[in-house]
Amino acid sequence: MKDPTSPVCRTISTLLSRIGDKWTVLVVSTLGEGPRRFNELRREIPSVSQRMLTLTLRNLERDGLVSRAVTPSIPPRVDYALTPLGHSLREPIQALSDWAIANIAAIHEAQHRFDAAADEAVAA
Amino acid sequence: MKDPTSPVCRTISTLLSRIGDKWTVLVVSTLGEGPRRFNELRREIPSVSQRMLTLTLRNLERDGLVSRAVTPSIPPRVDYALTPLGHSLREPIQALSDWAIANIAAIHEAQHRFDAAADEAVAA
DNA sequence: CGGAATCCATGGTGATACTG
DNA sequence: CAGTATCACCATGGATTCCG
Repeated sequence: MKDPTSPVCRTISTLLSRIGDKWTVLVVSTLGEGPRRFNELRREIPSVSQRMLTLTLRNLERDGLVSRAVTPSIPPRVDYALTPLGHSLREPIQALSDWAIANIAAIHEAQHRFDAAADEAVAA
Repeated sequence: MKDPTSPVCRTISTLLSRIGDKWTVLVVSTLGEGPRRFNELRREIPSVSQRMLTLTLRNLERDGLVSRAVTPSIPPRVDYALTPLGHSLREPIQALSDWAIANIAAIHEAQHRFDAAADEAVAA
């Protein structure tokens, strides 16, 4: 289980990388509220570039977490939504977010202590 | 809560980036079994470079998740261990790992479907 | 509207060599 | 043993432009 080359660990690692990237969680959490069109997502996540949103959605679609429905009208319309698999991911993500929120203060405090100690070391 | 510039979201995002990097989870999960010295960690995580292990441990220490105890003997000895905060992170991480393990098959299947569909599109 | 393609800057990462 | 320092590389991501 600790061998990083084992298939299980590689899969977990891949998943964590996907979770860890800047946009996946934002997209999943936004889509968690309901299906969205491409530019709706852009509006709700103003800091994401078009390129990164496209790539993020492609990856999520490839992993089977997000569905992509094209309506070939004019103008074209593309709806994204969470699949059941995507929805099921929201719980563990929520657990992680809850942990983060509960421990923001402790982490920031630790960081300040660490940085202060580092400065002190420089001064000495 | 969806504003990526809000302090809460930035903290979560930072945490997720830390979790998402290749080494943090491996280190935390290894240290979860008990304190380890620097080279013990290297041996248990063979794929990590010395540099990356150092950087990962520094970040974890700065965040207050890992403690670093130096024994200035000859040869020098440095012990790393999870702090209580670090231990508390193991639960949400475990939840995520459990999810990943439970859904490895579904994800791989989705990926193969996606790639097959992409190949088909190229062939057409 | 919903992309794809291209260019380019930045930084994360590894390999190597050196130090206390 | 436990690092630090330096370099070189390549993937990530932003900005811009073009297309169906």
